[in-house]
Parts: sequence; C-alpha cells; structure tokens
Amino acid sequence: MGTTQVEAAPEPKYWHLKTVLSEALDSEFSVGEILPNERDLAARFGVARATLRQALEQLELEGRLQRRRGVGTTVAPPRVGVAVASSADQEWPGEADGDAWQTVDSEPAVPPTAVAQVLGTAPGERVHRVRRTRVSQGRPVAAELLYVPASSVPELSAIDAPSGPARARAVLRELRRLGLEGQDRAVELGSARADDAKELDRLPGAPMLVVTTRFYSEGETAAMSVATYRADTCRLTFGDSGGVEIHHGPDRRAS
Amino acid sequence: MGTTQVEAAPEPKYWHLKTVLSEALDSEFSVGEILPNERDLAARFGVARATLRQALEQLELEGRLQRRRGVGTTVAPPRVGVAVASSADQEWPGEADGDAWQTVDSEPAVPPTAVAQVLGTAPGERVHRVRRTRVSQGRPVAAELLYVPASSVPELSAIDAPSGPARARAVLRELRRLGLEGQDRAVELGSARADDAKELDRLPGAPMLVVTTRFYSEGETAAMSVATYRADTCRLTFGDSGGVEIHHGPDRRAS
DNA sequence: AAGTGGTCTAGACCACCGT
DNA sequence: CGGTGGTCTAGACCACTTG
Repeated sequence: MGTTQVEAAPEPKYWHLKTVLSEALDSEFSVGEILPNERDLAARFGVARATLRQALEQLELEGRLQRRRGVGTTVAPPRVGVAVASSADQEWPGEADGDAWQTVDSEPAVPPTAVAQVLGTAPGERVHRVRRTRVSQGRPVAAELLYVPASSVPELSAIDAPSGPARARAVLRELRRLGLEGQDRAVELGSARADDAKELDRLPGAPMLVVTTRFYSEGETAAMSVATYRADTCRLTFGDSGGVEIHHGPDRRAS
Repeated sequence: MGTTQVEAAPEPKYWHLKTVLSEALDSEFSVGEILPNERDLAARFGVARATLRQALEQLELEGRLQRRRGVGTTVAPPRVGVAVASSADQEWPGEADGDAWQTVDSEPAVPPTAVAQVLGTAPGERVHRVRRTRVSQGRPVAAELLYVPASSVPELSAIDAPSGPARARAVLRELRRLGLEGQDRAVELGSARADDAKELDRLPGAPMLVVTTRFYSEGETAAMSVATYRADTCRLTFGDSGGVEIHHGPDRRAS
C-alpha cells in the first residue's frame, strides 16, 4: 500500500466542479453577487455547458445559489429558519401564527384522494379549501392548502356560499371554536405544481418541502393542511427555540 | 375569451412526459415492476434520451420511481413514514428509540465549523463523533453523526481512547446521565456526501432530508446530531401518532 | 458479454428580463 | 434588442450488475 491512489474511483466532472465552485463561493464571492454566465463558466472550466449546469443545479438544491431566467446566477443568502412548530404547539391554523401567514381565499373544492381518505369524506365530496401564503423577510416562502370538511364547521352557511378572503377567515374562525385534541405532521420532498411555482416565483418542478398536518378534534380528523415550502431557501425549524442561526461554511472534515 | 387556448404557455416536453408517465404508473404498473429501459422509452415517446431522463428524475425525486445502475428502473413503493419525534419527545439519542437506530462506532473528529459554533468548541477542537444508522423495513434510510464535546461527558477517559462500537455506546450512556432541558430540530434539503451515499445505497449528490438536532443541558448545547434521510424513500413524521398511512394516488384537482 | 443507468459533449432554439 | 438561464437533440463513452 505504497502508491497514493488519489483517484481510485474517478469522481464525475460535475461533482468535482461542484466542489471547486463551492469553495470559490466561500472564499471569493459575497451574498447577492452575480456569477459569470453559464457559457463563460463552462468555457473557463473546459466542460460542456450541460456539465456545468449539473454542478450549478446541485448548488442551487443546497441553497447556495439562486438562478433566474433572463437575469443570471447569484450567490444565495443563508437559508431562512422558518418555524413550523414550537414546543408546546397545539394550535389551529391562524390561531397564533402572527403575521407569518396571509389568508388568501376559500373555495369549495374536491380534495386529492389521499386527503379525502384521511378526512374520511366521500370521494368527490367537496370541502372548504382555504389558501394561505407564508411570507418571511419580504419573500413568499410557502403556499398552503387547508382542507376543512363541511362537517367540521357546521355553523357555516352552505358550502357553495360566496368565496373569497372573508369566507376564508370565517372558516378559520369556526375551526377555532372546536377543541383541538392533537395534531401530527409529516415532512417530505416534493416538487412544485404549476400554480404553486408561479406563486413562489419558482419554475414548475422545483424542489419543495411538503409539510402535511392533520388536526384532530373529538376523535376525528377535523382538518388537514398541505403546505409546500421552497426547499432552496427554507430550513424548517421545530422545537424550543426556533430559528437559531446555523449557516453553512467550509465543511471539510478531518479524521 | 371564446377560443379554448389549451397551450397558451406550452409546457416543456419533460413536464408533459412526467404527467403521462405518472398516470401510467398509477394505472398500468404495480409496485416493484420494471419499466422498459430509457432508450426504449425515449424512442416510444419520440424524445431524446436526455429529455426522458429529466422526467424520470422528477418522478424519482417524488419517490415514485427507483433507478439503479446496471439494473433498471422500478416502480417504488409508497414512502415509509419515519418517526422523528413523538409528541412528548424529549430524549437523548439511543434512549428510547428502540431498535430503529443502530450504533456503529465513535471516533474523535473535528466537527464542521457550523457545528463547532453551535457546540461552542474552539475551531479545530476534536469532539466525540458517534455514527449511527437507521434501518426501516430492512432498508437503511438514514445515517447520523452525533457530535459530543468532551466537556459533556467528563467521566469518559481521554478523547483519544480506543474507538469502536463499545466506545460509541459508552458515549451515549454518559450522555444519558445529563439532564435534558430541551432540544430543537431543523429539517432542510441537502445532498448526499460520498460516504453517506455509499452507506445508503445511493449515488453521491442524491437528495437528502437533513435533520439537525440540538440537545440542551444546563443552559448549554450538550450535543448536536446531523442525520441525513433518503429523501426519495422517507416521509419524516412528527407528532402524536407518527406513521399514519398516507399514500399518493391520482391527484388531479377539480375546481 | 450484454444490458442497464450515469456522465459528457457540441450544438441549437426558446422564454424571459432588462435596457 | 442583447444577454440570461431553460429546454432539447443525437450521439458517444463509462460504470455497474447480471447471466
């Protein structure tokens, strides 16, 4: 074992490129700065543009870069910590989330089959669908759809009543009157639907962190929300002191 | 507004392709089934292989497909729900997580600078680094690195003492003797490092859900763990009844 | 050895943003 | 309008698994 085999399994060009770029970002660029365009970068590194793009894609996925069509590629700020749940957090949507969420509107809609199963509604049955948007530091970071069966808010007039923001607030108000017995959440990776993408200023298919929350009341699932967060810019925080600063930096490891 | 403009903004081929394939998966394929190879699929749809691959990539990201080099593309089973925290969950690692986690070993190591900052250790200072692996339904789903400053486990012999599984268990045991005052977590999107990738049977750069947990004791951060979960196969659950079945299906939306 | 997915190339055109 | 990133092509070769 004398020969120092550096490249026993040669790593792909885009992978090496990513590492090089990553280090350059740490040392030679500051947040918001614009990188050279892709054609120039590719030429500079002696690779095809597609290969260069593969590296940039990875860095964007990791929240290090931000790319905008027609504009350019910029160095992204550290991800924002977005509080999804505090420690003793058992609350209805809109109950104590301050000005983080902005209620958009409410319409009757048929929920996706997976949601209908959880809610226990008949397939094809319409429920209240409340749309909300979450803004953090001036930028939209999440879009939410909250599905509420008519049976959870019986005081509300017929489900086909006029839609709109006022209606949305009414649904949330009625929901708050129920006793909240518990809730559970799940986080998974998804991709932006066309409508979410537009709202969040991303392209369709962009990676999203999908948070589904189920609200229990009186032994039943009273409501269910599906919130999609921009995966490139968000760090979801759960716990006692949400939002502690952790930013990445040189991450080389010593043995 | 009389003309029915179906393609006002023509959607990209790969996007349309993804939709078509997604519906085919729902109706014509069952879990574990092998799809035709990429060259055949591309020919069948009349697109270049790269375009077809872009669609497959998306579907893999969403956990619908599984691709393995040298083998083929198969229909993935629904994501497994992996409990990350229960409701009243304030526990040290290894305290009550049953047989979910498997302790691998412990070595002295210099933590990444971001971790060192949180732990309050000097840059370059070595800490205990415990490695654990999480297995669910026979498959490895996560790899964890737990960083424990020597000051948190003072009873332990010098940090350079023999490494290995026994050492790892000793670190966890000592940690458990401390009073746990709180913890908070964050979830964000990351990509697999080369070593994690190998351990989790993925390629480097594969998308991962990175869960960082900070453990507080006596007003200090006593330890910090960084766990990376396979984003394609995992749904992280938090809450009262972790692991409720929610599987995707036809998700078309009616107005 | 044959077949699979993964990487890479060189080029073209398109959609979008700013001026 | 010119410049940017986004999409797409047709082909080549490589790394890996399996028979």
